[in-house]
Amino acid sequence: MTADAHARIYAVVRRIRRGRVATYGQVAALAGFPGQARLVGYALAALESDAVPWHRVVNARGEISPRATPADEARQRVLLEAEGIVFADNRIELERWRWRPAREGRGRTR
DNA sequence: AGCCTGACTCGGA
DNA sequence: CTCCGAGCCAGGC
Repeated sequence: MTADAHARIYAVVRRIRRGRVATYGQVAALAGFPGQARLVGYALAALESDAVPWHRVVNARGEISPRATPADEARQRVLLEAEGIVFADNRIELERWRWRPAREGRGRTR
């Protein structure tokens, strides 16, 4: 069940600095699963507590990925704005808010 | 095993 | 810049 994969993903998400965001693909790559952005979505969907800053993960377009329950989307946005992140027309400027890990500098420069 | 679905992404139109 | 289709993975039927 790839519980190990989930653990590695959470470890990466926990490293995202406050007031910054990362994309699913970025997290996947840093966790050691390049190209498996979907796996990250799965891992976060399985979360039940806020021990992991899941709200700092957005899709490659800088938007909050649509979820089954819109209420959660709103909650994520509120949490991000509370950290100072600014939304422009329902999306974030990734070039400006993307988290760049200092350690493994392999931040995708897309 | 086959088929469908989902907090994704990329390349081409 | 937006839309689509295809590729990808784990789970539930």
